[in-house]
Amino acid sequence: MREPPSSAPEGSLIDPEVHVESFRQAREARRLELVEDYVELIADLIGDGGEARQVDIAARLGVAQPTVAKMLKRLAEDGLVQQRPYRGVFLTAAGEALAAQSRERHRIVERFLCAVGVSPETARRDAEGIEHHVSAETLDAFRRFADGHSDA
Amino acid sequence: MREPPSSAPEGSLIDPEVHVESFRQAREARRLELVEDYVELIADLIGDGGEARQVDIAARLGVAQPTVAKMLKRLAEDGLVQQRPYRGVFLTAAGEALAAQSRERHRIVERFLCAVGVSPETARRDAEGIEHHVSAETLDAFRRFADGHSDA
DNA sequence: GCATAAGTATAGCTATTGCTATAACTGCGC
DNA sequence: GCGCAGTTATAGCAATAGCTATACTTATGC
Ligand SMILES: [Mn+2]
Ligand SMILES: [Mn+2]
Ligand SMILES: [Mn+2]
Ligand SMILES: [Mn+2]
Repeated sequence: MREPPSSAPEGSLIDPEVHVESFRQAREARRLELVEDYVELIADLIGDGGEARQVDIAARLGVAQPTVAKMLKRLAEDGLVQQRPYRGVFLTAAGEALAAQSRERHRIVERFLCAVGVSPETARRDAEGIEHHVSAETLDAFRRFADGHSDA
Repeated sequence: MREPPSSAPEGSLIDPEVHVESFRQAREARRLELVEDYVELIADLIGDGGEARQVDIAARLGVAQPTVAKMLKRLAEDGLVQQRPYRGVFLTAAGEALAAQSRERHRIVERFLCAVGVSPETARRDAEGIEHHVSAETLDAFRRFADGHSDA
């Protein structure tokens, strides 16, 4: 930490200021993961059955219902959902927009993994985590690749 | 939640028991992210300068030094590192093993992203988050693809 | 219309991951 | 050998994300 950038050529380490950017980006993505998964799931549940209820969200996410209740409160505070007490939860315009974007990115990542030779089951599972860390540039590359490798 | 698997064909939703597996896997990966990043970084710092000091770890991760101190205590409890007070931190055999595995996976993911057309800078940044969600099967696919697309 | 089941809300707990402020220690320079 | 800069340790706080237990509300069957 006390030498100019070009004096220690021994290891595999890059410049600290550059290195830290990657970790910051990953932390920011991790911070948004849950929110993205929630609005995407809520949109899917509403599209599937007309309503998104806490118990169904909890069952799909694999968490307890009070955990969902608390998160929905936060999403409501953030203006992404609107909940009517003892009725379901609905997406605001902002929530719809984030859900659409998240769903599209999710779909592209999963399709790309399949295109590169991963089995559908593994692609489904890995995509659930990978999606949140895929930047716009990488998403473009994934889309191009998948498009070029579909038999349509 | 009260109907047999094949009765509501309207939406894009898969079986809840299948769906939940993806979310559980992503949560588990998220739980291990920090640990993997720490041991990998510690291994790199030791390889580069012979020692891993809290201030350097903190600077690379972009967090405060007490945050690193607390995490190192946890890693020591978990048997991954050994710290000597006011000296640096060192990896145990278990820590070395996890570091080697994490670094290799990280390297493959980054190389793969480049091979698929992502710029080196974006590949570096996205790989920092993506790596933790890549299963063994997907890693194999990435490795195969990158090997087939290197000009060596 | 009432009992009961299903769903939701709330309280209170824990663990994790971050922070700032400050104290304590080590190693060097002189 | 002492002082001081650098490093590490510790205390205390906050936000997030999970849990169980329990109370409350709604919907449904009869
Ligand atoms: Mn998703
Ligand atoms: Mn996801
Ligand atoms: Mn890594
Ligand atoms: Mn990482």
